[in-house]
Amino acid sequence: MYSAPKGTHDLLPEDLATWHMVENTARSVLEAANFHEIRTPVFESTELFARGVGESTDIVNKEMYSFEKGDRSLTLRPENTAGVVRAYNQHGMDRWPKPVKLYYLGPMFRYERPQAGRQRQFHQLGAELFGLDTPQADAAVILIAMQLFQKLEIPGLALEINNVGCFQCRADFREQLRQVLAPYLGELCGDCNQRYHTNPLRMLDCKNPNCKAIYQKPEVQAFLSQDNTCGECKTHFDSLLGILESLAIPYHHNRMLVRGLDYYTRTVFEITSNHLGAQNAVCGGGRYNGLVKELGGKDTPAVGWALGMERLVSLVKKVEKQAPAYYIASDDVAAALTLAQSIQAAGFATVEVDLSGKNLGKQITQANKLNAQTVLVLGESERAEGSVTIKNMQTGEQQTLPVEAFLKTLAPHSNPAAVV
RNA sequence: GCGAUCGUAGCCUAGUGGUUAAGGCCCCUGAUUGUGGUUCAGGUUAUCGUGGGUUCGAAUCCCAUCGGUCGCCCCA
Repeated sequence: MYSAPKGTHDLLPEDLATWHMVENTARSVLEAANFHEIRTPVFESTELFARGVGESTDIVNKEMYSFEKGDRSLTLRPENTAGVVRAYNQHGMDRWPKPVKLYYLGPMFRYERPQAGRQRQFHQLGAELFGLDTPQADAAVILIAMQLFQKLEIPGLALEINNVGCFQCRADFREQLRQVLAPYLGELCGDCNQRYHTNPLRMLDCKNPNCKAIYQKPEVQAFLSQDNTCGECKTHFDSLLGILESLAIPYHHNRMLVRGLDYYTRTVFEITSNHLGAQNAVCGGGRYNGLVKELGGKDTPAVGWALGMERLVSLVKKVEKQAPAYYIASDDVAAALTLAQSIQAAGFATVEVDLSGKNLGKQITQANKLNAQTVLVLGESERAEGSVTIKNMQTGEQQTLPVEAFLKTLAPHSNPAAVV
């Protein structure tokens, strides 16, 4: 007997009822804002992620599922922004009317130790907006995520937001930060000493209590609180905060927030839930003005987010699997199948045909197990007179009507094109 | 990669060194060949995660390993 690989899960019909509701809600919210879906391959060249996500990131360093085929190295996508940017460049989307607004939904793969809210195969829904460098664009993108969460009635959410600056001022800031933290290197943990050289911004996010205490020291905090980004970045961020306020979106400016992907510039944000486990971010994103160019395209600003479907679905009220509207019980399976076709042509309804040929009592028992709302009895006498007996399973009441009359009671097809 | 914790049928649980591993749910059959839910009778499903060790004897004790869950790291 086999079981699904570590860190992967089967999604069963009872799970997918909720997933479908979440997916449909997400599509409607995104498409209402004129975002359009894009589907990119599940694997891309390894180099795309190395360059796109960043050589110094954990994702690239230890979490990628990579494999060799022929003389090329391929990788199962650990995230989808790099793939979408690759497609943006490949298909000349810089010539599309701006902004270009895309969303995606699909499985991602990261080789990590599974825990609550973390799997090796998981699903992300993401939205990306290309071609605008304005704080309004940042706000619009954040607003959409908020609207989605609101529609899904997700409780206990908080928006954490920060400004990590542009490539120019971030380099300056890094240097200054190194100077501020240099005296404490001896007391800081090994990871932080490592990060001091590779990516000092990430030090601030360290969970080690010792390190945390050091970063809370007045000298360090004083440096951090003065907003060390350049004038343009600062203006951009202040303006964004103002827009969020006017949109009545509550936020927490968390100066320690740094994202683990290298491509972010200026705005980064995370939406967390207090109903999740240790992995409490439902949604993360930010601005990535350098990525399109980095991956070989025209210099194009962009902003976006990705949310974890498993985490999101776990926060949503469960949706029950749909029960059939009609259950056809008959000793003549061919006649039952014909009636089912007539029902589906006349109106949209789920129909289950009993294929067993067992006696009527067994067939109704089966209908009851499946929670069918209505049983249609098509027995010898009904067939003889071209009628059907309609039994309401809730009340037990039943009546016999001519088949034609019964079909007229059905709601007409909402989509006539779907009628075969 | 590190740490904690748990593995008995599809699911839940009993059994804590001594026959053939017990019960509930689910599923199947019958009571019941034109009317369900209740009830009753019966049935299928477990090399007790796997491998090794201790013992006259192991689901039970020990070691290893695999898997689940949770946490660290990091992220959605």
